[in-house]
Amino acid sequence: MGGKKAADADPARSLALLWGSHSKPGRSGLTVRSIVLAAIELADANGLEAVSMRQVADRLEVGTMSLYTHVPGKTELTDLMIDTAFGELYADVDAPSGQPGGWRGALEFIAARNWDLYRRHPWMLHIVGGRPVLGPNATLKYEAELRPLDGIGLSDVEMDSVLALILTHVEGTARLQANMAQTQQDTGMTDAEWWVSNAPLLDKVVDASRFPVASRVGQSAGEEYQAASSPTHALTFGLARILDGVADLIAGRERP
Amino acid sequence: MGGKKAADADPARSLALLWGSHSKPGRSGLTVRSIVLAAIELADANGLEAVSMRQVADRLEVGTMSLYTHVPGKTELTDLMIDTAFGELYADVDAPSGQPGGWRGALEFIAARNWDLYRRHPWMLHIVGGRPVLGPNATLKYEAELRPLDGIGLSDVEMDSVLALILTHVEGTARLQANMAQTQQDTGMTDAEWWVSNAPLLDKVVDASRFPVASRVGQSAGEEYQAASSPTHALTFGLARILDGVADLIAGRERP
DNA sequence: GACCGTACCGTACATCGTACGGCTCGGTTA
DNA sequence: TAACCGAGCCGTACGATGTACGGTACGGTC
Repeated sequence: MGGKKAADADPARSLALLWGSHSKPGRSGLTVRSIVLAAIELADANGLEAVSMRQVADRLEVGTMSLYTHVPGKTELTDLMIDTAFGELYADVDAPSGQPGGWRGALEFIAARNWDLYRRHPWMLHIVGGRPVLGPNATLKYEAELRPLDGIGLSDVEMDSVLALILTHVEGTARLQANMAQTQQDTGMTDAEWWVSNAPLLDKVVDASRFPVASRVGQSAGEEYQAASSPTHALTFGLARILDGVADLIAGRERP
Repeated sequence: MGGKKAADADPARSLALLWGSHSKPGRSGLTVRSIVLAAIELADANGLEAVSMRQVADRLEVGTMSLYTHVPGKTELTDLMIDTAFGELYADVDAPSGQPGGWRGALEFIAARNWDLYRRHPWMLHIVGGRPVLGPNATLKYEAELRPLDGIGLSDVEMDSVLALILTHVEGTARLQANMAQTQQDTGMTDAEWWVSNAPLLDKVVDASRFPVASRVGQSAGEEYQAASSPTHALTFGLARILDGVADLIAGRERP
């Protein structure tokens, strides 16, 4: 980097870019949209760190600096990538509300959709987003995910809190999943392989007398998952607990 | 980077480094420990991206490449940073179990301790850790945090799952907190300032007819937090729901 | 046919992790 | 004492990165 991490000093510029109408391509066919799509393809295929201005430009067969005509900088590009990816989620705004099982079914659907999104685009988890993106698709997502929580006895702030809780949980377990997959690919070693190769080493170094519970539970979990942890199990187990807790909250609101 | 992100092809090397006894300093006083401490100081003060081999070496008044005599590479260094930071948590292994309020009080204590840790060392949230660190302090932490869950009717795997759920939640909300603080510092703009400067822009672009619930709830939450979200509120609200859900699980185990 | 704004892009700079090869010591042996 | 050797230390170099800056070349309007 040249200097600081300036972030965008001008939020209006970002907003205009996010909500702005599609501009006409210039003489080399370059568009904001084409740049964003190329960046997403790169990130999907090779991970976020493969998305450099040079790589994106190469893919578009264009000079590196030409990108800066359409996009102020890389942070704005990643913002655009995120909002564009969110666009895949809800073609029908009322899809979550239409799920069977009331609010609980809807939240399970929302969790699953977000989980799938992170599976398709793991790079979304590695972007350090200062503030929320506030693009059109992010707003649509917010609307779609709030609707099934409307009118079931929660206050506005509680609706937002419940949704945030679910999304934080999904994001956390998805991050675990993505990191494990990434590492598996980098090292060329399966988690199971890693586990069996590290278990004896660990046993030698962790004595069961000093760490009785940890060694017992770690052993059980390790055998259960054939790894240090299981993201999918963490997702469903955690979601079940959270939804039970939310049910308690709603029941409390119903009978005050 | 020169080539790939090789990660550590040899896990045994990392383990030896983590559990290895302290080595004697050479003729310039350089030690694994001194390197790790310098790196942590840098990260605490200036963020994770300020931790470069050159910066660490400069702080120790030593040539850059001298670090590689003691530490195989940067990934191993960050592993060591993490395990060292974990060492701050539980001087007394039985501290969590000693909390009032049974398992629930203990879990609240654990959540708070981890939250504080991330406040002190926000860089821990930005390290992309492929696999868990498995150092001595990480193991101690695992033991200390599992003990209050032992013997209350949960299976081994359930104990691990409950703990992971709590920790994922804390990490998620702490990441939110850290990102917001970071951005606030980078842009020199308070979240409140950002909110009041973006609210009118957003109103102009998000029409309440297309996004009725989102605009209403977003407005309420924004006014409540004077920001897009409130990490501390998310922490306590989410923790309460989760603990309620865990209570349900335990109750179900008690009366089958 | 002249002009001009905009799209495009080549070069340069500071920064990164680390491979490689050389230097300089402290301690052991002949 | 002299020779030697391994380990600690480090200077240089390479290929990356984001982007500031200044230049080129083109499409559309008079």
